Amino acid sequence: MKSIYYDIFEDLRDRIEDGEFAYQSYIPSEAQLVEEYECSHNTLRKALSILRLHGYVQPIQGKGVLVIWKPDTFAHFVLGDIETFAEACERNGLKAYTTVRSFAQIAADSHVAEMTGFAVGDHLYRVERVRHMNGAALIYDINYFLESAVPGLTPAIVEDSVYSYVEGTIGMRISTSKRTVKIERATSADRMVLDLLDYSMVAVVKSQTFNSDGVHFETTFSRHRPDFFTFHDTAVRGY
Amino acid sequence: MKSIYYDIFEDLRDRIEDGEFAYQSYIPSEAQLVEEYECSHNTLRKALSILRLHGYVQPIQGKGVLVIWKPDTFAHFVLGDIETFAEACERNGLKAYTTVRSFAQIAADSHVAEMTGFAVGDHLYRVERVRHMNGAALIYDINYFLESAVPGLTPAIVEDSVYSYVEGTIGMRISTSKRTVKIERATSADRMVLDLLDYSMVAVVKSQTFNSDGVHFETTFSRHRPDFFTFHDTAVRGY
DNA sequence: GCCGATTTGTCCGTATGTATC
DNA sequence: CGATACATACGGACAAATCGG
Repeated sequence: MKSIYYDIFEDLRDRIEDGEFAYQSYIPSEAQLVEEYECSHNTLRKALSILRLHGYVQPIQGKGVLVIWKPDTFAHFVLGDIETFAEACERNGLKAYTTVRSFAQIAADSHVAEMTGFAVGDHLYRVERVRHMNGAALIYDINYFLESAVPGLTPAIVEDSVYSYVEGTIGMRISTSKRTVKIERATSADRMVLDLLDYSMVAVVKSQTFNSDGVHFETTFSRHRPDFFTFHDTAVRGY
Repeated sequence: MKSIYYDIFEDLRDRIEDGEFAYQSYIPSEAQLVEEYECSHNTLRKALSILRLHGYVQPIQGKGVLVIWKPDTFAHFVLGDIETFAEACERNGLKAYTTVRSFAQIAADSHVAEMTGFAVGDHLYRVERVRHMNGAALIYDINYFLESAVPGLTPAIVEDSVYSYVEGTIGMRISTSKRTVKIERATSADRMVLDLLDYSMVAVVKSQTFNSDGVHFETTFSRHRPDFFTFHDTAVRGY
């Protein structure tokens, strides 16, 4: 990011994760940090608010800004921020690859429109992909992309990374993602596509993603094998 | 809330939900809203940033602030903000009640400490409760409360509402909640306590909650029957 | 293509309120 | 009570993106 407040956020976050500021200790006061970063009061406060929203600190009026972050022990697959499949795998040190199961251009009928939130008649790419990690088929993704927002999509691109295509080549910026997690019974397609072992259910993440122009350009259903699924979230009151 | 920015946020949110500002339309410009609410542009911008974090709007530089919120069709149980069981039931129009299955004071051993994030030796209340909705046992809650932060807890209080006790009587303010969703095989306890039908798995929400003093005072494991579980989340890039 | 008006994004400085110690 | 630290609010300045003439 190019902004000062975001740089400060990242720096403070790294200093917490590196252990310079320990769990249940106070970071330097606002005045000291303003001095150190040579920025204004307001800019520093914006960085602190991001730090708080991410669950790193708890500012306490009259006392200071307390660190409430500890290194996490859990491994596996963690969602919660907007992150690509490739990024998440790399962060967890996993060998991963993607296979494309189908690729089609469709017009949304009433059923698809209802399911995805697109309008009837919208031209969409419908893509089915399977995510393999350490040799096992663990995630079955069904994507619907709005053609007008993501023109020129090809099977080769979706096998690589759609996000690096849209953010890199097209220059679109991803902004907001609304997600819903549910548990569903495994379908026969799930059983065919995934290495489900004896599991009879899957975790389904439905996500609707908007770009920085406010265009809803993607709805995805991610169907996960239960034992390999984790969803993480930080909620803050008053924001 | 007592603050101006929060009042403005709530007002704008309500105006969007009531349909005054429609999906994919622009709300009035910053200058107009500053005029209308008689506040400074910074205060208004703070309200807008909260609106954005909740997935209501997408501000677009040079154009305006676009509404990206639509009424949701899904019913059932929706999480995603910090919300009590009673609040969530009321919002969904459900008849609900809670039964207390066990209530004990314990000291955290290494196993409990590992599981909950408390320190070995911490004095805790351990509470097991079952949430019934429309006559069916759907959620099995196992709570661990830090005794020093929530003194004087009784079975009668936990049967009613712990949050109204701690926020009302004790005067504690809840601030941050870190949550993890996983899918687990149903245990024999799950089967005994819940009306599981033929489901063999449960959705488990682990949440660690901090108060406004930065004290981690609660860890809860909420075990849900799959068909009655929904978790909702809005993620925004750059925050 | 340029210019100016409009609108959001970032940053700064200051003042005042509130909680803690 | 005074000093410290965070919380809220105001007003001003300039940058960046968009749009219409």
